[in-house]
Amino acid sequence: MEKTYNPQQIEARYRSSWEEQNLFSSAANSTNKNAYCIMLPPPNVTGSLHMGHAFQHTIMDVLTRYHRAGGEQTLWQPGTDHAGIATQMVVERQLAAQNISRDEIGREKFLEKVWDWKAQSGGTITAQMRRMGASVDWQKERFTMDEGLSAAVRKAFVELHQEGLIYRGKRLVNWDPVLQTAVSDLEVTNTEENGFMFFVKYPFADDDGYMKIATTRPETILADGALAVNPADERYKKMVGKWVKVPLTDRKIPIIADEYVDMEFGTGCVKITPAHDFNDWEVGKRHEMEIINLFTADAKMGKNAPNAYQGLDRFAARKQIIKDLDAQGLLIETKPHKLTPPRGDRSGTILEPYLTDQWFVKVAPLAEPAINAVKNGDIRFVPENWNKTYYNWMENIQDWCISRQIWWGHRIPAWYDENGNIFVAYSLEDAQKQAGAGVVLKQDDDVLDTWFSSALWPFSTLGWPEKTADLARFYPTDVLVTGFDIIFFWVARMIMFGLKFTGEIPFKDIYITGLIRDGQGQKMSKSKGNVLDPIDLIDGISLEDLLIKRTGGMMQPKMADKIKKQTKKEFADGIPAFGTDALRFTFSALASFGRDIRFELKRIEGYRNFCNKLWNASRFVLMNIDGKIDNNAKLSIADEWILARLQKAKSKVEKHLQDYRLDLMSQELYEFVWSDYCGWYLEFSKPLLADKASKAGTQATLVKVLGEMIIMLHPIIPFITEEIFSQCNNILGKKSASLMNEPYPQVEANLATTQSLKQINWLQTFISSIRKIRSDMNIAPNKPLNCFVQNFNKTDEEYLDKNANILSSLAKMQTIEKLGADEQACESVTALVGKMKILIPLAGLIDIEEEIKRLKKEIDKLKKQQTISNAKLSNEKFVNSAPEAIVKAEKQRLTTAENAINDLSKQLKKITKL
RNA sequence: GGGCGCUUAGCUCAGUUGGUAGAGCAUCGCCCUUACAAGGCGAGGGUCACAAGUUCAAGUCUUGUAGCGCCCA
Repeated sequence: MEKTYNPQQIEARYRSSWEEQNLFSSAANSTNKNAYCIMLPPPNVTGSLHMGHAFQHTIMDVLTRYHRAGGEQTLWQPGTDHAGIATQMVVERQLAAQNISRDEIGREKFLEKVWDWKAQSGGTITAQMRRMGASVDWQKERFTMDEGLSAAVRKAFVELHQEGLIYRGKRLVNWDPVLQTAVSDLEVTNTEENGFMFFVKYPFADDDGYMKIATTRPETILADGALAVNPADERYKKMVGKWVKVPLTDRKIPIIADEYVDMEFGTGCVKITPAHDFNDWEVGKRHEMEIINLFTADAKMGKNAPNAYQGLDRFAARKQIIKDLDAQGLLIETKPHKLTPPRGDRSGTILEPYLTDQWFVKVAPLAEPAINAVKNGDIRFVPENWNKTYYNWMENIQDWCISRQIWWGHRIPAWYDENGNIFVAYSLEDAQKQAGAGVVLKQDDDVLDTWFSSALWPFSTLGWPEKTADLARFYPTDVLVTGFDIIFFWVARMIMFGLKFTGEIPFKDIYITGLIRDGQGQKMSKSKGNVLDPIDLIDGISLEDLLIKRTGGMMQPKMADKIKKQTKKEFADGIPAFGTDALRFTFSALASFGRDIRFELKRIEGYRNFCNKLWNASRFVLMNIDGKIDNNAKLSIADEWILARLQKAKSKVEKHLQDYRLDLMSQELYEFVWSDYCGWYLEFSKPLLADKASKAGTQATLVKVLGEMIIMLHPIIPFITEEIFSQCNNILGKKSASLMNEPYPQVEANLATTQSLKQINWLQTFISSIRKIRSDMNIAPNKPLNCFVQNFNKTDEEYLDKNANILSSLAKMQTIEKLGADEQACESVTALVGKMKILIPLAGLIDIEEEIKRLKKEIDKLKKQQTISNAKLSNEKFVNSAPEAIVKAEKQRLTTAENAINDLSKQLKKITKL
């Protein structure tokens, strides 16, 4: 083995070979009674893997590999979705660069272009997943627009329609004037922005005077249906029923009273514009107002606007209208005002409430069983609190607008005849049957929301609506691993559709992960220029390339400058290559239940070092095995101890995995490997290997523990463990082609003993106190020392005799001589192991002042402990009401402290006299 | 306005059913000791945001306050 761990070489070796050997196949372990299944949340087919994906994929892979190693038939189902709007936008932009619009080339040609784009860029995510070592069953890869999944979509649509759960209606929807499609409520973002509040006069129609209203959208004045005041508002009681002139038009509208109006807001009198505001729409319906739709689909003033404004963009129209109001003396004042305009999460433009024909899912009847599934515990959120968020949304759920006025997606399976009759069917043939022969049918132009097909993902990928073997075996799936940002978009809808169409829950657990942020706690985003590409952490990247990557295609050069500065500061030397395993270990170690997870380079560096540690430990083992391993060799106390410690590690890892606490799992393994195995056991093993009596047992133990360790680590760091396995194959006595075929180690109760613990503890205390003395006294760590022991009991004596070689090796003790209780020691430095005193003769090498200081400090510490314990034990209530074990432990602590104070004080007195 | 979180060492975070506050990184010493300097040994560092309550005992449970964040309307 090489001296330093080299991830590049190792990973290259297994990346393709695992897949070629079909090791990720879900066909394996088919006779096991358990099947385990995770559905990969399908990423955008033309997208690329970001840190959040890499994080969640790591978690899913750890779970998958663990269960596979446990012998279960395991399917991690991969695939991608077609991301309707996002993908269409990309292709449209490409065409726009050539001055072509999609309308020019037509639907069919355009879709060809999108498929081309998918073919061209669609492999990015899957290639990145392969680099991450994701052990998905690639043979089962699916795409939401595959024929099978499309059939599932049609089936779902038709069935819901037949039951009246899908309907078509003319309603106000969130309209994106840039993309020119409706979007669902969830695709709207609301953030506070600076704007203005305009105060406008509406003159009375047949009276002097006017009403003063406040509005943030003066351009919609032209479509006002009424002015409204609160019925309880004394100021306006007399005005209700009067009529006012709508500024800039010839129209007159009434003043009405409606509870909806907030007396405190603005002037307490608001304009009602039913076609352009969701609240006003409701008010308008209550009062049977005229509904005037001002805008065209791209939010320009349309034919219902006065001639002067027609054709103006909504923002230009606003400016003009303010100007005109002002000119007519109708604009009273303009005040700065904070408002939250609804923006489309894709286009970023301000959305318009817009009156159109759309398809909706009637959600309430589907939501009820979905709520119950969580309430009755069939489905469990992890961490649990997320169920509140889920209930909160589900209990106030609105109908879901599922039609999109775009071309890329599942076309709505509805046909219209010339009279506008609707025929919903699986195919044109079916529709024709319904309509009757000879009737000319035209299919709905719209496509479905991408989430509609994603909501079917857990079962459509397994073959639904066919009754397939996979569906029977793997559904319901075991756990869904995803972020909280798509609980509403996706998770809730999968539960609703799963229950509806399969009669079963789609998954038992929902593990909601935190969100990966940058080192400053900022959300990673392209526009902020703080994104990290997981692949760059694996392969490394120079500062120059990183700068190009982060600022490439930037619209605003100013932003680019800022990003460059920031990047140069944070990654002055670029990013070194850490390798996949280090990245995966980092993700796993970060997977606590917090909402936000900060990703720092220091962290991945630490885990890269961990890999190196593991690598070198294996090297050590390899170097110290010469012949055959004797599995029946006599074990030393150190062997027993590490084996016992291993059992504890195994059971902890198992528990943490069950709880989805990958952070604790990682920490346990990190500690076990670094501290217990490398820090202590390998050091113990050195003298033990040199001794014929203990050599064989030590070799067997070194190998056994290493072998189990790498299996346990394999789900997190598959590459390095596989490589160690292959290098150690001989000494491990294994014939398997891959570590993946090795059975996961079970806790061996007979090894989980505690007898060794006391002795090893004793040794560790001995060694640590000598090391501390060396450090405090400035004695070189490798300078051999002689010492005396005094006050020892039978056990101490036994331990001393048995472990002379270990003490010599780890504490560099040359001689240890026993001193009778009454014998006078020469001037020495003292340490205590229990009651036994270790004395290291000063013999000129030790500074007496230093030793006095050291003893005083030690005594001080103990005295503090003594005070605390005394206070507790003299409290009658404590002694009476605390559990016996606690009181006993406290007494023990006190005795130990008092003894030590006693001993050390004596020593201090003695030394001070010198 | 409603809901959900967060506040623990310089930084990033763990902290089980209440029982002496932990880790990594950073810092400071000393060591290139034959697995590993991507390392070893040792050390320092905390009024657990604040206040009150329950309890023999509170980082942990209850209530309130402050600051920060997210989601929904």
